[in-house]
Amino acid sequence: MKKVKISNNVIRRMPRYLRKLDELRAKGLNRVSSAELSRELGLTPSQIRQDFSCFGEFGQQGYGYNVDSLRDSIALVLGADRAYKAILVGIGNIGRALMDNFCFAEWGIELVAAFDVDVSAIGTSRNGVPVYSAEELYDYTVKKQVDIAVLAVPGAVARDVARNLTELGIDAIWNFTNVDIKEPYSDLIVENMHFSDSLMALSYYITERNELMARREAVGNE
Amino acid sequence: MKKVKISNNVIRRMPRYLRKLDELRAKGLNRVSSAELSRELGLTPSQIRQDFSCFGEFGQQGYGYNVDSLRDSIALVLGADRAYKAILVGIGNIGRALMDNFCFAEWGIELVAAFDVDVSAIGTSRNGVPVYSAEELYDYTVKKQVDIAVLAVPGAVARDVARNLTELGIDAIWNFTNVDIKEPYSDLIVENMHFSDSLMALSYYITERNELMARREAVGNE
DNA sequence: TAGATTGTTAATCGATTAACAATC
DNA sequence: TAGATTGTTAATCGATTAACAATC
Repeated sequence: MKKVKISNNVIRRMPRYLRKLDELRAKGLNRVSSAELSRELGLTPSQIRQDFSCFGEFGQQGYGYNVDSLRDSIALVLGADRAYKAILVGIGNIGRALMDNFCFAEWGIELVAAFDVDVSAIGTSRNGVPVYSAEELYDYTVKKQVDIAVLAVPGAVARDVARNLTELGIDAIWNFTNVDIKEPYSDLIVENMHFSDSLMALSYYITERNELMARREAVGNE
Repeated sequence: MKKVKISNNVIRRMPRYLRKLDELRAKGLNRVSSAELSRELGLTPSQIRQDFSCFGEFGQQGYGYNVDSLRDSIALVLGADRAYKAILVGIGNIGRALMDNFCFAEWGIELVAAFDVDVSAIGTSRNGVPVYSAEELYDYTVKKQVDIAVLAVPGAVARDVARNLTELGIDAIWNFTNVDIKEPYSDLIVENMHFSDSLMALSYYITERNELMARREAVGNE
């Protein structure tokens, strides 16, 4: 049964399912049960079945799921067939890393152009993607009906660029800057790749673990 | 009152508070209330006060929070004073982007070395960080008591490297590969930077929004 | 003092887990 | 058919929000 509003948590698990199914497929498996998936992913079988059931009935009682067709169903749920158009704004180190190594097409996204202020890069192309002047950014966005802006500019200008793109009607921003840009654009879709946030969480968990171990030791020596 | 076990959601919001407070501090503000923060961050004042109260009493009734001291308290919670030692494994495009542009020190982490199989890079140094041969990786990890491995190797070898590092007693992995490495090491701390997962979520939200708008239009034309 | 805002307790809301009938 | 496993409903658990006494 299709749910009306699907929770964030569910959405964030879907790409993990997709990757795991790709892996199982590559191994030549063609059948998998929620119990097997649960072991691989560290989730409960219940949760996995609940998650899938948000989008349809992909399995078969007594059998489980067909790896191939479940994989394709999830890919469709995630919009892999939509061919959303993306542009890259800023080709510093992280922008170039994305252009050179990240396969947008594999995930159904079309990276159509990149923009930068660096005159030496303008007019060139990288991995088949042309690099244009930042001055052309807004014209291009409107004319080509860009869906997604991959934001990889310096933090200092991130909000300005984001505001302009939003006012031009862009749907979503994949945000690689260190700055939160969601507020106050409640309609804009923002996905953050906040490196430092992730590292800070990591740091917290190490500290928590160390303190837990220290406390255990203290109790042991009582 | 210090809680025993702090939920994941709370931890993930702490770095956002930290960044916002840095921003407010840079603007010269020295006082902020939970209501003001809630407007800036798109959260409820209740939630913000609840989050802070997991770690202590940082505010003052009738006044709010001192920006500086709240910022520092949160930095401590996140372990910014611990100087955890990190190594970078793999200096491909993403690895180099991290070495050149990501300021580990700003977040209290010490990047002490990088490792790669590329002979032309071995022996050089980048941004003050020496690059060693992959053959020295495991010896170094043990000898220097490395806390964190930043994993930026090809997906194909990710699990092997992660397993070896884990068995050598590393605490945490900051995972930039496309592969899940948490299972079956239940003790290992893993923070994932799964680019494709984030992009897939983005793609889903665009599709959801488009479908919602299409449905609205259909109703409007009934 | 009066106004403001915290920290915390209680109420609500939502997500996860357990259980089981349906059925392949 | 018997065994296995789904999809879904109900029960539990946890997180968010609301409310308010404490107090600066």
